[in-house]
Amino acid sequence: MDQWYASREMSLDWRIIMSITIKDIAKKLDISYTTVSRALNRSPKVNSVTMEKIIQEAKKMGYQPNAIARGLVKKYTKTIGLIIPDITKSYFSEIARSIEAVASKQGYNVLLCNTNWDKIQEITYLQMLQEKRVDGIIMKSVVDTDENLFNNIRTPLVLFNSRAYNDNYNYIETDNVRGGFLAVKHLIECEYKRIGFIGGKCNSYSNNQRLEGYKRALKKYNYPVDEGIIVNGDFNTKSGYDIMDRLLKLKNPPDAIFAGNDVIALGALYCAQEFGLNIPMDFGIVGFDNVSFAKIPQVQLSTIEQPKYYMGKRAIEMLIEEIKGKKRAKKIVVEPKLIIRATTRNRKINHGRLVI
Amino acid sequence: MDQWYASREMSLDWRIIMSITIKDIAKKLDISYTTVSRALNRSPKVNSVTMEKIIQEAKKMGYQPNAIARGLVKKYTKTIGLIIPDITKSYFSEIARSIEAVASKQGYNVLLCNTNWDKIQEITYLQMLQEKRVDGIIMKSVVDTDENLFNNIRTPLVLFNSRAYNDNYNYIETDNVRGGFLAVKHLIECEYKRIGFIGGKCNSYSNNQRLEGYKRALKKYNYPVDEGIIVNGDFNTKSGYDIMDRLLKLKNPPDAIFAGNDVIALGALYCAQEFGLNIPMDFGIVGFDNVSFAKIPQVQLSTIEQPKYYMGKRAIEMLIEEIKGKKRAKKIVVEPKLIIRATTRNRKINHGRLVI
DNA sequence: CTGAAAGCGCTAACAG
DNA sequence: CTGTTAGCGCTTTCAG
Repeated sequence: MDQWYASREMSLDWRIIMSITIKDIAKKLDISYTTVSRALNRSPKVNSVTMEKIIQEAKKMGYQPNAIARGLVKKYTKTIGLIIPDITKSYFSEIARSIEAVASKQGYNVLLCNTNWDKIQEITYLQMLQEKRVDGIIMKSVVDTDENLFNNIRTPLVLFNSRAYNDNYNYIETDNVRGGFLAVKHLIECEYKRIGFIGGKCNSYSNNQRLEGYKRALKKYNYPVDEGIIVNGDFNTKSGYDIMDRLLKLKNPPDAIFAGNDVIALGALYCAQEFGLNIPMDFGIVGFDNVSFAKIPQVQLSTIEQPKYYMGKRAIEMLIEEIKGKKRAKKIVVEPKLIIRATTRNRKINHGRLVI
Repeated sequence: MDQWYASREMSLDWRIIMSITIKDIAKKLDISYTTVSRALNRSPKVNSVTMEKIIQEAKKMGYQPNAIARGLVKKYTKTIGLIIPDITKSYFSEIARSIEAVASKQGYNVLLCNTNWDKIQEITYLQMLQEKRVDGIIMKSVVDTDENLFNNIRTPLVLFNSRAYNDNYNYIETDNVRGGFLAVKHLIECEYKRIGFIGGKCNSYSNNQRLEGYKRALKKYNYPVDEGIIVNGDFNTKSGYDIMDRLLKLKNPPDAIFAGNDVIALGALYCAQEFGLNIPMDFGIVGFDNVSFAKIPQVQLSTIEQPKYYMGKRAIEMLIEEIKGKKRAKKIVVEPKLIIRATTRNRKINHGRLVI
């Protein structure tokens, strides 16, 4: 021990460069480093006078506790991993912000992992996160099937809006069927007569759930379900534009559409505008997600909002709960909400009222 | 030692729950755990047959190296911290994506810290990151002055677009003066005759740099600088809208404006549209940043692009360089780029060509 | 209330 | 090529 202290003092510069440890401050105060550790952790068992002295000295010396060392013994890192496809999309960044906010409030940091929709990346990240011993993982998986790509996860996990779960994991998702239903119900209440659906990929789980909601609403209100105006494509604006173009050229075109998401809706909206249609009088559009651009004055898209802030909050809360208690397999389904803006009737355009 | 192994076998369940270590696999194979460590690190000094055997056994037992333990001895964590004000803004999320992409390619993970424009949060994060012993930090500071809030950072650091640096730290920023100059030069070339400026906060460094660029361009092309059509407000759409409204009601209103950023430009654009002005024929607008909504078909805003992907990439490269080599205080100024869309003349609207 | 000692899981000399 | 030993910086029994 003494030998150790000696070596420690060989170089003073060294002390400036490397961070100082509890042993350094113990030496300085000539007490055991155990006591220093206890004082710094505000243990009630240590004399309040020495505690104060230690804390002051630590501050003076610029001591910064080493969370790595602590983690090694306490077996936690106070960090969680967040795996998402694309932080650039407002849908994910809003959830990420919410997760990060409540996580940090609880003393957790979040490791951001952007898979870029790549399955291999996702697996790589899962591996890295576990090696780094994160206390838990929240992820939106790229895989949208029942494949079990991650059976060997030993870490608390919550999946969101991912089909790729089995009952061992927590998950949270919005009720997409309900969302589709609300969208179409609104369109019907606005008295549109022929409502089409422009979807994204036909093998997307959430897309199909939304379509299911669409059909249920039509049936409920005795509208016919016409497969001729239900068409899937891709989750992008171009696809929305192209499909809309096709639909509007039909002999019997729709007078409203429900789009699989806002990005698609944006393309459809633009196409309708180019056709010279008066939105919302001639034609109604509702999207899904309520992404950031949906509210800008030039767009003002009516849409179905996923409560992203709430979802992120609940996801991290679930996770922390599991980290602490080790109870698994909770499921949360959250309610989507209709947001009426300027692309559906019954609502004047939002002149001058800017909300961005 | 043997005693230790014995305790290890007391419970088999335990092994399933806790992660297995190199000692476990050493015991299983009846060799020293040092050799296991070496084999797992592909040390050339270990016999290739035993190496293979060890690797197989490790895989079979589902061994996952403990990065925490390794970090404690190797003194690095292979993680970096990213401190930004708001991940929800496309400007930051795009930079974040780029940083994360190249970081992960180099074996680093990134801890996301969202300050929400709060100075206190920023300091708290700086502290947490250092306690977690990140290998380096990239940050966009909230503080936009010369205050030295972080003189006690012992970690490699690169600041981006932050005024709050001193010469001890790396930083990277876009040339805002140049950007402002390019914007106004373009407006002049489009033959607008009276060009105003709608800025954000008047104490913002980047805002003032952009204004400076604006003035330089006017002077260079012999346009008068009229303080009556230079007005600062706030960095939001509402402010852009309101100021534009005021400007258009002037007896001698501008016929074009350069906005301090895209969000402001968006409000100004909307206002001009409500005034019934034909954009871009009657009135020209150019923004700054090229955020995500600038390119949507309903907006198509001409703007000055900050090369966000490039900036993120360079930032993380600089950081890793410093982590490895310990050379400090590099400065990078990157060139902004004019993006011509539909809010300035000399360009037909992008009918049918969607790029989102 | 305080200290000595063990050990978290791993790497790194230093001997063989 | 392989094993022994000594830590990384901290927390945690277990004795005083």
